[in-house]
Amino acid sequence: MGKKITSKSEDYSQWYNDLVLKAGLAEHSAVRGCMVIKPYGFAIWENMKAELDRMFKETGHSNAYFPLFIPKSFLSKEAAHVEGFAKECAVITHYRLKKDPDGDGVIVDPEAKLEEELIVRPTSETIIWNSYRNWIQSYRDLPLLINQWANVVRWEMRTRLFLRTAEFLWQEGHTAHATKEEAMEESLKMIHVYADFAENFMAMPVVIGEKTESERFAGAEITYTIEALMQDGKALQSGTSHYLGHNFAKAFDVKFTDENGKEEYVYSTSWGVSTRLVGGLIMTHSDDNGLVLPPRLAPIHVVIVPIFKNDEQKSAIDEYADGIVKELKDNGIKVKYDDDDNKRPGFKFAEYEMMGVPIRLAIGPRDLENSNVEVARRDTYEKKIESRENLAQKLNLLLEEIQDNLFNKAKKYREDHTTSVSSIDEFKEVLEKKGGFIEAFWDGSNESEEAIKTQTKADIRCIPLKSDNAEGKCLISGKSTNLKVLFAKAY
RNA sequence: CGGGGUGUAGCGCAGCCCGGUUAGCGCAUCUGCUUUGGGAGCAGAGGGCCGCAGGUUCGAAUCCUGCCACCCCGACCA
Repeated sequence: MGKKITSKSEDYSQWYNDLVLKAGLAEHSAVRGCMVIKPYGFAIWENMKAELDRMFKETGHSNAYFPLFIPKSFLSKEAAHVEGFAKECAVITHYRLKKDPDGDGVIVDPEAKLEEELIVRPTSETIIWNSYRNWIQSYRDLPLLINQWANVVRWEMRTRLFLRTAEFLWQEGHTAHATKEEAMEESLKMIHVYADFAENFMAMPVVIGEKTESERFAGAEITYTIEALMQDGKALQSGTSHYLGHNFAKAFDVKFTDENGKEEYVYSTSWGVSTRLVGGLIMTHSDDNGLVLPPRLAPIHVVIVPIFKNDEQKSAIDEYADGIVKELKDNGIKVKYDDDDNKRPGFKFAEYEMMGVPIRLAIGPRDLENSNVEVARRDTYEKKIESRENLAQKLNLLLEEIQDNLFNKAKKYREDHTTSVSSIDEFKEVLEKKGGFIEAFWDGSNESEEAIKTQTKADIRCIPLKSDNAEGKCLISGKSTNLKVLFAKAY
């Protein structure tokens, strides 16, 4: 592991890249736009996944798996949907290679052309709804609440590790309901599940809101979003949930017979979060010394570093540490004892700071003598000597405190970087000097939205669900409106 | 996909402009000894298709052409 990463203040993008690489989260692969998620980064994703999966099941959903490939014709069944994804689809045209007759390599066998091309899924609505047609006949089959964990491909022009890669991992929920009310409730419920996860596990405060028409998912009637503010003042769309109305039911002819024997189209929703969340996690808490992880998602909660001068001391510390490791494990703390003699303590301190381990214990001869340990927090760098008594209990409390502190710090940052403005000049000034979220009134028109976007490069992140319904004047048109929306530059 | 930059040992770089012995340096690695409370010291050793493919030349890391990848800035997106 290298020594230093670029400082945030010097170059935020570079800081982010350095951090992802140096902390061993991910690296670039041989394939353009695709990343290799390394074990430490994947462990964080697995922790996210485990918790989200639990939350989905608690809200009545089951997992299933649908194919990676989608017949081209499926994608074109829903007009808005095709248009939205057409520009970034990978297409399979052939199914066989053969030896290059003119060389050593292989070439695509021109004889093995597919009759109908297959699309690598950018999202799975179409292939799933094609199955749902057969699954749903009666109101007794509803609601149908399915989630899938999968990879998807969106051929992006410009990629960034975790934040935007050509292939990414995500979950996509796809539900079918008998009534509009129920489907709308489901889409709202799931955006709240995401918000709950973001705030309570990632310690990343989010604003729940609705997307404007122009920012809506291709094929949705309503798109809800959770928006988080990163440390550089830019917003990150971190999860979305869509009310799809009848759009996919009609496109795939999915009808059910209701209690009265009448045939009706079903109402649907879809919702997803991706490995982008890992990027959000990094950019919410980390600093110039590396990653800072909230305990609830950290692969390692506590690392123990022994400090010794000779074998005799080492074995005494080993014994002392073994007792601590056992006690912590028994109390649900994920602990690592790093007794690697090739690295000196200072090196390890820096290394685990880079990796964002929330708590570090150092144990040396002095601690042994007094039955103490040195406890260092990653989030505040605070160090203190604690007695060995009830250590697991103390550390569990400390982990909770760190979790809370990270959330509160991030929330304060967001509050400090959310500014209300009443004129376009003020808007531009705030955006340039301070960044962050900007609250302002909007008349609801496409033109005004566009105008602000072209003038400022910031766009409407969402119309927050929590609103005071106050009246004000649109920044652009000056018309009276009660739409107070959140603007920001976005990732 | 447009503009700019980069690619030489696992990592970070020098060398390239002005072609010419055996391609260097720092970190990391290996061996040994000494060390260990914030990124250790000394001694020795190993490690290179100079991004890939063509071309020019007696001779290419160096010059020319094409390609690939990555980074930054734009347009598009979760």
